Amino acid sequence: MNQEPLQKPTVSELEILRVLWARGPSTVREVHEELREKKALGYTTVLKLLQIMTAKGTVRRNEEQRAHVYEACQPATETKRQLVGDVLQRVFEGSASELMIHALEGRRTSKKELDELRRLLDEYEGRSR
Amino acid sequence: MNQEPLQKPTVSELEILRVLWARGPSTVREVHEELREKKALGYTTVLKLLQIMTAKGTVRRNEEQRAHVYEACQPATETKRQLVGDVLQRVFEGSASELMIHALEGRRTSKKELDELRRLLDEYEGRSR
DNA sequence: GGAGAACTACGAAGATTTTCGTTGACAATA
DNA sequence: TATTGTCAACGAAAATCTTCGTAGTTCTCC
Repeated sequence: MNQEPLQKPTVSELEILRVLWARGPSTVREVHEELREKKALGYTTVLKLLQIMTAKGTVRRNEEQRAHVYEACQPATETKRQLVGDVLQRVFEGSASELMIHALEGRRTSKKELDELRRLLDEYEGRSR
Repeated sequence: MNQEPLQKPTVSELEILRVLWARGPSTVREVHEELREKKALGYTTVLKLLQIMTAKGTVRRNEEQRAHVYEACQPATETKRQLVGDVLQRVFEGSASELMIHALEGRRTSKKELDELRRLLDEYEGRSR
C-alpha cells in the first residue's frame, strides 16, 4: 500500500511540509497555528491532510503521546529536488539554463545572490569531475 | 468573464501550450496528433481542453476556417516565468540560489551548460545595472 | 443529393484535491 | 465525578481537473 519515496506532494501538502521542515516534528496543533498566520484553515483540515500524507507515506507519526507528532519522511532537499526536477522537465525540457533565465527574469536579484550563484556553479563543476 | 493574463495553466493545459509554443497557431487536430506521440488522448479531450483554455483566456482562436486555429495569448516566456516564479515562491521562498542548488543536484550537467549558466549571470548583471 | 468524414459544442462521469462537521475517546479540573 | 477542553477518526461535501461520448453542423465527393 505504501509506495516508495516518490509521490509528488500536492499544493496543500507542500504547505504543510514546509512547516514540518521549518519546525521539525510537530503536532497537528502546532502545524495549524503556524499555517494559520498565512491562510485561514480549519484545524481538522490540517489533521486530515496529515492523515492523508501519512497514508501516502509522505510523513510518519509518533503516536506515543496523545497528540501525535508528525515529521516528513523525506529530507526537504530530496522533495525540493523532485519538485524542481518536475518543473525542469515539464516546462523547460530539462534545460537548466532555460530554467535559470526565467527564474531571473522579472525579478530583482542582488549582487550577493548572483555571486552565490556563481559560487554554486564553480562548486558543482569541481565536485562532478 | 475574462480575467487578465494570470491564470496558472494546469498540468494538461501546459502540455497543450507546449505544443502551441512549438508549432505556433494550430488546429485541434494538429495539437492532437502532436500530443498523441507522447500520450494516448482522445481528440475531443484535446478539443475540450482548448475550449476551456479559450474561456480562461489562456488561448485565443481564429474561427475563420472551419477548423478553428488556436494560439497562446501569452508569449511562452511570460508563462514560463510565471510557472518558475510560482515554484520559486512556494518551494524556495524566493531564493534563486536554493532553486539552483536543487536543480543541479541529482543530474548531470555538461560543462557547456555550466558555461552557459555563467554567461547568463554575467549578462543579467550587466543588464540590470 | 446522399453518404461519410471532419469539426464544434455540450454535458457529464471519474478522479483528485481541498475543506470541514460530527462523533467518540481521553484528559484535566472544579 | 460531572463538566469542559483537546484530540483522532471518519465521512462526505465542494471544488477542480481530466477524459470522453454523443449530437448536430458543415464539407467533400461519388
